[in-house]
Amino acid sequence: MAQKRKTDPAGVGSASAPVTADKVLATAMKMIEDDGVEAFSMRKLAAELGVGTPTVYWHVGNRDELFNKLIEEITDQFGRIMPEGDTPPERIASISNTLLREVRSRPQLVALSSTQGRGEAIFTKAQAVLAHEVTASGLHGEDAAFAVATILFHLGGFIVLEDALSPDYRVRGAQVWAQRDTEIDEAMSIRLQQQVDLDRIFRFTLDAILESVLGNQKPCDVCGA
Amino acid sequence: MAQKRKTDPAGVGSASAPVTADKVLATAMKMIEDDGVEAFSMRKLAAELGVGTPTVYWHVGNRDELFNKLIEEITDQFGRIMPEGDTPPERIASISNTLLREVRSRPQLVALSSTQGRGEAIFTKAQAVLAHEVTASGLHGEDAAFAVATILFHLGGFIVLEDALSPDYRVRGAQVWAQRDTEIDEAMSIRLQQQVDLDRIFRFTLDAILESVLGNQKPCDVCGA
DNA sequence: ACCTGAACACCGTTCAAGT
DNA sequence: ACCTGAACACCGTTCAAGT
Repeated sequence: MAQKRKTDPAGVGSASAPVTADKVLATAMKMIEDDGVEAFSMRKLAAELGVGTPTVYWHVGNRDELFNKLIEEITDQFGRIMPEGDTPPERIASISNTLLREVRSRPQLVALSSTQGRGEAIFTKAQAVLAHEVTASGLHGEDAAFAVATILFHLGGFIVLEDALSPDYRVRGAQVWAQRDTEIDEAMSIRLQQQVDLDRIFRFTLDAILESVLGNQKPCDVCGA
Repeated sequence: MAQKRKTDPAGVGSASAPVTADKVLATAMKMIEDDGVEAFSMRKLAAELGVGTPTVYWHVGNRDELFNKLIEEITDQFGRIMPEGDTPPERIASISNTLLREVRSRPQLVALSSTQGRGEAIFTKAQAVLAHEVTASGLHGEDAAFAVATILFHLGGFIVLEDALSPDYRVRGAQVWAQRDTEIDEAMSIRLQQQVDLDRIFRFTLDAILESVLGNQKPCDVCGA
């Protein structure tokens, strides 16, 4: 964004910069991190690199290919997830929370994979670790696979929706509150129109899934069994 | 798409078509239904209507305003949801399933509200009905509001993620299956690489939420309480 | 009040041509 | 192998001008 000079865009003092595919990807990534996906264009990228537009195409292909490469790069950069906790539910929750944190620290990934129709890119990295942990909890075969898929979908759905929410909704809560006729108490109505505690919803749903999917690993509340 | 003639684009036999705001919205909606949001452009819309591009702007404002109007129009068209079933969980599940079906029958809405950053538009129509039903189940105040938000987020997250998934993932399942070292049984691995049963995941998670949120309305499995 | 031609400032992508 | 100028076929948006 800042520099427009044609020569030496990297700040390297040497001769005319040798543009590589990696350089192109890195620059594109930085531009998207700074100004978002919508502001990005192939022409701006070329300008930032100090080369003609066709050069970009020569190195990384077209827009779609470039974006897909970026998605892979980001998911690869995700750390090896180390589950913490003693019980399987704790360890699985730990995986989910870690990935949620990592994805949130790279908001571009969500926007990127949404525009590319590759929403599953968000949770691919958690799959293997999760599968391992689910197996350790005593599930096998189809049951285990279903448990993994359910947890991943909760994670992915939450992330994508959170990204898609309007800023208005995030700070103001549910605005459209039709049908005054139905008997809803005041406290509830007020709460609904306030800011939503996204993290609490995430953890609560995850707990509900885990309790349901891992069977009765927890004692029954009523009978104390 | 088909007709390109400048006069009488509506097929009405009378004089030069009187373009109204409603007419513009309807035509835009049809174009998006037929060819998707990505293929849509203000210029194509004008051409389809048989008018100059500025005319479209005069009637419905710019692209963003047009899209937001379309989102509101679609959500308004959602039928009044009539919950079915005898118990609160059944009735709440009925609401969720109905809305999921209605949203799926209008895939443009999801794409539209995603591009506009208005993801909550997907579930706004279900809010009131859901709040009523949750209240009927015995929850009040903050608890009830939290339950509503949790159910809505599950619904919205699922829909947005489903829309964002790559066709590849939908038919082939989890491709990237790293870390062969971890002990995962064969049956599980095979299952994970097959097509995911989205609807089953949706229902299962919803049930888990309901069970957790509505308290012990169901007998305990172990002790039979 | 409603509509137009023409322009401005952008896009993604390709192609022949250069070194 | 790497890079360019120039073009093609698009965009969204606006503005002065018409009726």
